[in-house]
Amino acid sequence: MASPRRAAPVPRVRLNRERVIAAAIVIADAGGLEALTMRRLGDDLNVEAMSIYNHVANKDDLINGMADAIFGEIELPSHSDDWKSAIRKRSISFREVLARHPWATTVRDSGTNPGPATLRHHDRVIGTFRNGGFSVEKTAHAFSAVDSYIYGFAMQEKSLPFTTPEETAAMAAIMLAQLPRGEYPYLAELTADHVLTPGYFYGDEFLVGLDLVLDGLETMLETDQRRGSQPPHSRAATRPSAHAVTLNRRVSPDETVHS
Amino acid sequence: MASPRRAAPVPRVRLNRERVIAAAIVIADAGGLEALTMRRLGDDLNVEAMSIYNHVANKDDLINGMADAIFGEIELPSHSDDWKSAIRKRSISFREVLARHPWATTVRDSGTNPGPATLRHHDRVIGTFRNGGFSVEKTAHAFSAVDSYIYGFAMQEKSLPFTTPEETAAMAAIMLAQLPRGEYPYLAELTADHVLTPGYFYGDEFLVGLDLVLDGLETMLETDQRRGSQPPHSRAATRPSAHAVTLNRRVSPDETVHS
DNA sequence: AACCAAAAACTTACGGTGTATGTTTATCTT
DNA sequence: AAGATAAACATACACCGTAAGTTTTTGGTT
Repeated sequence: MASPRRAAPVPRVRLNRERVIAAAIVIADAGGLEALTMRRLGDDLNVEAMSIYNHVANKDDLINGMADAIFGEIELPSHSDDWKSAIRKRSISFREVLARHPWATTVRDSGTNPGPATLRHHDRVIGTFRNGGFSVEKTAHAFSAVDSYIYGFAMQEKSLPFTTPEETAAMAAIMLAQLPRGEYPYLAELTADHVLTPGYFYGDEFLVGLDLVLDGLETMLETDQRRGSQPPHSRAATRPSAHAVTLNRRVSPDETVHS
Repeated sequence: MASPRRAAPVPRVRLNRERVIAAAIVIADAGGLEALTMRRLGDDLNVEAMSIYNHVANKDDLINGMADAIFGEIELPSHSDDWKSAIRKRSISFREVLARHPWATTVRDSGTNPGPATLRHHDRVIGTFRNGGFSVEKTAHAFSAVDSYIYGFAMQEKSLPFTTPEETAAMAAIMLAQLPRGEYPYLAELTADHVLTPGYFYGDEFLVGLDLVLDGLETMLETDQRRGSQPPHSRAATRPSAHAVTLNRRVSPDETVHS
């Protein structure tokens, strides 16, 4: 268009890792990880499949990048809140993110080589517990308990064959009708008297279980503070203020509090 | 061999659904679901890949069958225990089963069309809560909280790049060394002062979180029994003894207690 | 403005996947 | 012993990730 002597320049829109990952997430959100193929991704980016490999080492690397991008979407625990409400907010955000990207629950590799967003997120969560008065060991307990619950809930929510309350009622009615008569009475009761109740929505369970866990952690913390009953091999200080990491060089935990 | 006039009879060992599913589980246990291909499964069964389709509708059906077989391995909650120890035992068993078959955590379809072992298991768990004094609604809370935790824990455990304490220490040391210096101080602290502690084993976290959830449920139950503060849309009786399911025909929950 | 290396696109090709379809063989009933 | 049925085998297809080779575009230097 601009140059009349040559054929149309056809301004090829250039690819980069971010655009690739973003497009891949759109595909996976819509059709799950199994819908994400390099050829399909190439189509969406107006590019041949192989061109993607200029920006991504392989499909695993791509999925890893997607997982890290997802972690970047989670609201970090706020420094101005107490540990409980900070963790509560980020947990709610975490669950929303996992509900938005259901495929993310099945990505295994986030533990093997986590990306920067993942590392930052974990560091902040751990820091929130430490600054809230948790010992290193109790921080590990808390971190494990909370995140196990969130991941598991997201997985269960994802595996349900319905989303909206209307779908739920319709699906539950069908499943109830298909249930062998009298063989699973408690399951039938729960379905009939709870799931089929107007306004039932499985997602509402999330906060119930989350608060169960958080209250339990609070109790654990208070017990710890009243009497200093630390298990034997915990060498860490309870308060992190002046604590130093046993690294090559000594590092104050507060060093990167302002990200 | 036996008949000299005809060629060797070659007694083809016949296939059936159980043998197919069992062999598939062996493959998936060893190499994950991605190692499970129809051709590989056929090899293991001394059969062509396509012959498997005489016993299984398609690969999804196969995986579904595998998942149901896994549920059959979980120890059912005992009727002779109180709800808390019954659920505790079956939860520990559940986790062991998921650790033995890590691929099972990612099987989505178990919610969509559950097999008989899955249904029986769920019915028993729900029944245990109901007989323990949980209302229908609180049973839903308890079921969701406990299983979310178990699933999530199994997923986290699976995604760790190490299994044994030795592997853990070695891996943690490497990851710690690779961590950008000072950028993730809390993560580094947790790794150095907890994960690298002799005898650390992530699996030990399971009971901590499980008891946190179970204690929380007990508190929830006691609160409920002291004052009858039921949320508005719960129509179920708190005690299930003489309760009947709102089905076409009335069914006593005790009807199938002896499986 | 002309050149040229480097980056990023495209093209082709290969082995592996699930499974539709058609054929052959084994087994069961009579 | 024979015919029917079930379950095996064989072939083929479309799609997958990606290795290897080729062409085009881009950006920096003259």
